[in-house]
Amino acid sequence: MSEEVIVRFPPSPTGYLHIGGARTAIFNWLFARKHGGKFILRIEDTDAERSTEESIQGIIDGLTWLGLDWDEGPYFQSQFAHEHKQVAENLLKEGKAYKCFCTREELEAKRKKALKEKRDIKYDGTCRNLSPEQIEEKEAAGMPYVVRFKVPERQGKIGYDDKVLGRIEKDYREIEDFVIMRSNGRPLYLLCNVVDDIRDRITHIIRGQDHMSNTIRQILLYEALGARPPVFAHMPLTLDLQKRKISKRTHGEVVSVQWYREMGFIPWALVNFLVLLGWNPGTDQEIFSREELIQAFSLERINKSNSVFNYRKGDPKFFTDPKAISINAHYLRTMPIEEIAHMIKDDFKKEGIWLDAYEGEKKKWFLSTLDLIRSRFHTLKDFARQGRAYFADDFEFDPKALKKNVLKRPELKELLPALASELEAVESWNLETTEDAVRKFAESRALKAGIIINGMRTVLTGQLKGPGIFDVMVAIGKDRVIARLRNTPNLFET
RNA sequence: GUCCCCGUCGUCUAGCCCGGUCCAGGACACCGGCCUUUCACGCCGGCAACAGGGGUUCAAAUCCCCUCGGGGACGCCA
Repeated sequence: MSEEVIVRFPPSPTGYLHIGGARTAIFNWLFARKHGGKFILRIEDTDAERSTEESIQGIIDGLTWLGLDWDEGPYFQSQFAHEHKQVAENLLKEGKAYKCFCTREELEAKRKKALKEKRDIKYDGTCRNLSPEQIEEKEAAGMPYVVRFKVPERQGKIGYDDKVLGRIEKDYREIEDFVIMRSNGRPLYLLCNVVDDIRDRITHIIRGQDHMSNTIRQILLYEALGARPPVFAHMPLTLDLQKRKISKRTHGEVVSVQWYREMGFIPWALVNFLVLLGWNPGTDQEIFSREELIQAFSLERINKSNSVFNYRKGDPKFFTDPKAISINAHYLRTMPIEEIAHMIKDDFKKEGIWLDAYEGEKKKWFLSTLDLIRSRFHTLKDFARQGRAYFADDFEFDPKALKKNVLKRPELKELLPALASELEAVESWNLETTEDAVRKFAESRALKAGIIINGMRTVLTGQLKGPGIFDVMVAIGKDRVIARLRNTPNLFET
């Protein structure tokens, strides 16, 4: 028996990769990696009007950024259009499908009527039993038709064993004769998807529960095509706080993978957060390395119930789900600092504070400074923003900090420059000598050290909070500390 | 309306299959405290849930039934 596992991620390129799609990709990817199988990327661009080159690239970039690698593809569904059509025509020839001449208007009217009468709105089978003569007549008259799949007339139920949901069954009589080919001759998703999955020898289909009602119909297609259906696993959906399905359209950038990149997320942190939405390892572990996650993952531990993406629009404190931020912050302060350095390089360049020396003679200083400040940051962006004063002289002062620590203490105007002069005498600039000098200075002026220390923090970094002041002094360096302290009087201007 | 799925702290969830170890565990968030002349980290502590109702049982979050609630699908979209 073959243990081969082949899964796929089949996005339709009608928008950027969003976190729901990313989560589906993650689950498939993990399953493939866990079983040494293949992960195929297939772009389902059948709906030509809505597919764009831009979103194809966006999806590929998003997956790449997340670190999800695929073994085959990207394939493009549109390239197999001929095959899809051939299959539809074969089904027609074999009597497993039929031509339906009902017009959209007729169908729409019937649907409305059924809804009004509170009946099931499935297709009534008007064209299912047309005689060859009738068909010929309608065709001769140039009437357009769609091809419908002829659901077998069988008693009882058809079903499958869902890896997440368990046994799912449906009565044959409740399945309508669904359309598999449009009147313009282009086959529909339901068919294309099955044909592609058969060709790609897909063994497991892991997708959202919103596809559940397609599954039974697709199993019918597998059967009609003489293929064995794959194993299905329908994952729970991700909803918003109002319990609506999340979508790019209604939620905007907060659900786009690209946005997390722009906001300074560590890609793996996003993967780690997303995988916990609807899955858990059965232990208390929540932070996983790539290897650990692959090892721990299983379809059996996917939840049945939908999860809520805890995001409040306009929340001043959390720009996305607080747990996502917390996981990101965790990685930020625990990852090897070299990796952090690598990830913020481009951002530093963009902010104009990158120095090549950070990878050369100043590397040690650079890494230890990043390490010093990272514990209070939430995103990679914070290094270049809140941490700017460590890497550049043109940094901004937090107005609140300035007011509280500096402006309210006019004596600092004189004190800090005086301290600067004292510091000039410090020979070897380190934690002990700087602390010693500062404390002696405070003592000599009969001042509480806290006033000096808090004032210095703001004058040196522009911030209200930060690492211990002597660490800051060492990180920023003697010359710059003295210069910034001497600049204090200017802060009282304006 | 019809069909399908689901329902444990505010959120993510453990426990449910195989009833007692659960006056329900963890994480995030929130609130205290310790540490720190700041803040964060770290550590300690707190708040907070079995949707409701009936059964079955010595015993139910766990099994059965009903109700309610939420979601999905019902396209010549994917």
